[in-house]
Amino acid sequence: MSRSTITAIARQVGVSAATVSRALNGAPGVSDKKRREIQALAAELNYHPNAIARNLQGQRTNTIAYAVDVSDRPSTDLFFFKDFITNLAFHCADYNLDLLIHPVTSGEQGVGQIERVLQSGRADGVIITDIRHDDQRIRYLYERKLRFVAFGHDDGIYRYPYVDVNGEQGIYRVTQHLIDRGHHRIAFLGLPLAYYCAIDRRDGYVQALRDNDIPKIPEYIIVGLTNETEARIAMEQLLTLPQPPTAFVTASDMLAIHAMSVAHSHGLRAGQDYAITGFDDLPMAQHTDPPLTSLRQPLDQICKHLIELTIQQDSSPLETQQILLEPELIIRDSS
Amino acid sequence: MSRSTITAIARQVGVSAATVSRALNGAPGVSDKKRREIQALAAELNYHPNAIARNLQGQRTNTIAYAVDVSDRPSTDLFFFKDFITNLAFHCADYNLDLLIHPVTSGEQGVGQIERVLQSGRADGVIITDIRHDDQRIRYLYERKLRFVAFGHDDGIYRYPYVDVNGEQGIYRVTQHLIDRGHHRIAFLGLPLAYYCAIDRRDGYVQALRDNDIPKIPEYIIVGLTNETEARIAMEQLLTLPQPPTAFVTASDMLAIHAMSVAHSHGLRAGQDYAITGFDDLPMAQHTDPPLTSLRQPLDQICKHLIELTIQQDSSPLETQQILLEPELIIRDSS
DNA sequence: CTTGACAACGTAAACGTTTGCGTATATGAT
DNA sequence: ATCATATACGCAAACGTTTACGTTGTCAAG
Repeated sequence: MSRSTITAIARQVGVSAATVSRALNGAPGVSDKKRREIQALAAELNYHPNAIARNLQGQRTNTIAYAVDVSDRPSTDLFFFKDFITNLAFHCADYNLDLLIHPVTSGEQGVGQIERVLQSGRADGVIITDIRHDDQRIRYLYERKLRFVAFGHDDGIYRYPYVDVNGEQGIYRVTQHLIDRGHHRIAFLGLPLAYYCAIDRRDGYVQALRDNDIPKIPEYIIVGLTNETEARIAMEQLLTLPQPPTAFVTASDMLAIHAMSVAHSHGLRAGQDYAITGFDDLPMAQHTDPPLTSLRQPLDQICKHLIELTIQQDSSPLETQQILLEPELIIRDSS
Repeated sequence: MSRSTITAIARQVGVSAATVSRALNGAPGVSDKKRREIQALAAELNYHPNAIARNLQGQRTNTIAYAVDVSDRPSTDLFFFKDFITNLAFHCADYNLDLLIHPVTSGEQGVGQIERVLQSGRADGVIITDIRHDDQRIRYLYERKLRFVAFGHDDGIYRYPYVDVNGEQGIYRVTQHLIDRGHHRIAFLGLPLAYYCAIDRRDGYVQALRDNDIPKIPEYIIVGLTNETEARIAMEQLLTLPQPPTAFVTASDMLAIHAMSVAHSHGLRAGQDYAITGFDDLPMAQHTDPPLTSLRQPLDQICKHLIELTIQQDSSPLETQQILLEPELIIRDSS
């Protein structure tokens, strides 16, 4: 029951622990005969190297942490999360890394929690998401020179490694798509502007209107939507306008789904009576009625780059550590 | 930049490392004066105890692993997952534990991966879900006497600690509910019977029919549904039967949602033309059209118990380590 | 003045690895 | 036979803690 150690093997074979270590790690300096003997015994004893001892000696943990914000439990991108974590874990496996889910509460308190996981040497680096304006976490991690990678671009003040999806370009393209379909009266349903991605996406919408000489109507732009209730209220507002929009660009599939639900209760059918688009291309986007036009996040690429950047030495130039991916426009019947 | 250690503090204060350790951990045997002095310096140097060294010495890691099956990526309970992990992480925080997401592939290979995370001493115990019939993981963990807790009951052969939700009772109640509403022709859409929970849920359905003297019609029972396509085909089959069912009990909200989609394309409306129920009570169950009757998994309780059992000494009697929770029947407009 | 108890420390071992360095033996060239 | 070289190992330190045990000093009771 007691786990077999390298010293136990050494004693049985009649060599030193150092030799066993070398034999098992394929290091030179041990004869083939002894090496085979040691390997055989290790297999027989079901030996597994103690990762903790290894980490302590090697000064690295082969573990990366993902700081999950657990303060606002039902977050907007709730549905994006599972695929994200699974995918992250998947790519970790490729690099023989462990993924540590580190729950943090937002605010000053959460900063301390992120600090702890890194300073305590439990993880080599941390991934953070949902980057906010004037993000305390960024400031802290940056100043302490701790290794972190963000999912979401930097703020221009602090420069740091990140992976991001070009939400501005994406929303621009989908807005253009609606304009090409003949829509002029296009509304925008967005996330709280405290998040950078929310600003980007709104900007993409605004820019597309401008490039097509379509006047921007303030009533058509509603941002700051965090949950279902707010989304429904916003959609209700838009539909009861004297001149309601004929198309709706939303910043997430969830917003779109709630909006469609409200429209449905007004007797309106997407794809016929109005057009609507989402963002993320969640699996469920194919199952809405009608299927939802959306922008697909290249999740596999995102996670792969996040992991790679986290374990990478930060000696390489910063530009190569800032990765911007393009979302893919998936056109379905809702538009 | 280099992390401050306990010995560095000791040197500066002019005491031994042992005293610093005692002072910082609130252990007796150090004067108040020195204790304060040490604490002050520790704060100034931004000292954080090295978790790895602590683990090595203490022979425990304060980490529990969750073995995530990454082989069948788009699994059926995909949507249940995010809430599960977040909740797990949340309760880990309460106990000052870390959560290690350990990706494993299914089959013989995955068993080895679970073995590694435990034998390497990275985690004190492991949580496994999606228990299958004749599950290799169970057999392995059981025989090696490794600490694990399952989400899903045992098989009667091996006995082990678990947390489960009474799917049989739940489905029984929801089936009874449909019968009370006047339905006789009730179909069942189920998961692959390789999973225990799938068998339980089907049995609940069968038992409810039997107790109400409603004949069991083989064509009305379709199980083994893993993805959208299969769910849609199954529903299509049921609807084109000479005597189609008037009510549908499904083993998951996702199955119900796909089924509703198919019914909709047949011009049928849930709650009016037919009744349907789900399982899990996903957040999206409220947003379907009409809102879906479902059985709520007591997620908070589930995760809390899973964590507690995992860190608990296995000296306590097994009966207290086998926890069965009741799902809550949430009746909405779909039935 | 001795003895005992107790508080306040230091010493050292232990947790399981890895690795630089030293040493003995074997191998080859001269 | 001699010397250089390579090979195969052992020794010991190091990673940063915790903790059993030993040592010193203080103080009060005898």
